[in-house]
Amino acid sequence: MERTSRQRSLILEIVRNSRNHPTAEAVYAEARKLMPNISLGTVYRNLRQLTTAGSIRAVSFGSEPDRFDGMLDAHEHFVCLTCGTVYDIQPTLGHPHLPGKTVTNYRLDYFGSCEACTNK
Amino acid sequence: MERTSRQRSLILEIVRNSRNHPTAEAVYAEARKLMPNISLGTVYRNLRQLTTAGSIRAVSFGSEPDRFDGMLDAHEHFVCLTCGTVYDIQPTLGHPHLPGKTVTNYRLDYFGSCEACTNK
DNA sequence: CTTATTGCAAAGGCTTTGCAGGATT
DNA sequence: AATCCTGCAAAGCCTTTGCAATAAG
Repeated sequence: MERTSRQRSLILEIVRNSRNHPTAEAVYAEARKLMPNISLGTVYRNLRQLTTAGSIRAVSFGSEPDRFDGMLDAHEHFVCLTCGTVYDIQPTLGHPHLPGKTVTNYRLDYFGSCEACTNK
Repeated sequence: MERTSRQRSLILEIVRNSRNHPTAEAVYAEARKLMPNISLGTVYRNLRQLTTAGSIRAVSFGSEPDRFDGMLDAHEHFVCLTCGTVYDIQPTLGHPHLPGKTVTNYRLDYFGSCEACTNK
């Protein structure tokens, strides 16, 4: 089964404490500050493993590199098209129903301009 | 400026007539039936060009290869997690408002099981 | 004629993987 | 002791790009 490792714990902590929805590369950069020998492959392996295990979530917007999210409660995203920040949003949609289909979950992303960028 | 070419018109037609939200590879396979010498690079170039021009749209689910969509009216998607089919859905969400943010558009994907797959 | 577009192949970005050594239970 | 995990480097997948030749306006 699964074993814990210093690397895996560190990666999990980084994703959890991050509000940036970081990419693998960003997690790697952060991890190297505390563990300079950690390899990029290990970061990818663990992000994948943690995602499969359900400890974090993978989100991707358009065709940019995958981002990771330590926030597990149901939530939506708002992407500012000016500064690129991804904000977590409280669920605005109830439990969805579609005729003839069984909906188990959904994903809702809003796009636009955030407060800071609008006031410029 | 832009010039039309037999390749570009064919690619546009394929995406428009397709209900599968095809990948570049799928468009390429289809295009080769009518134009056996067309190259994959040309398919990618034109899909990108048509997307930028607003003639088609790029959609991507998770980290699979990009898919393309010739349906330009506002709509949402339902992805069947069993058979992988992507269905177009009439908009269920009105014009969204979020406090402090300017929302210009949104993307809503439902996930679950389609009618055919549920009845198995 | 001018220059956007093509086919081809090579290169690029992001991610996964094989391996031998090291770490965890 | 058994085996999961790591670092490293090579490979993989999807996509883009440089080039000389071709085709569109």
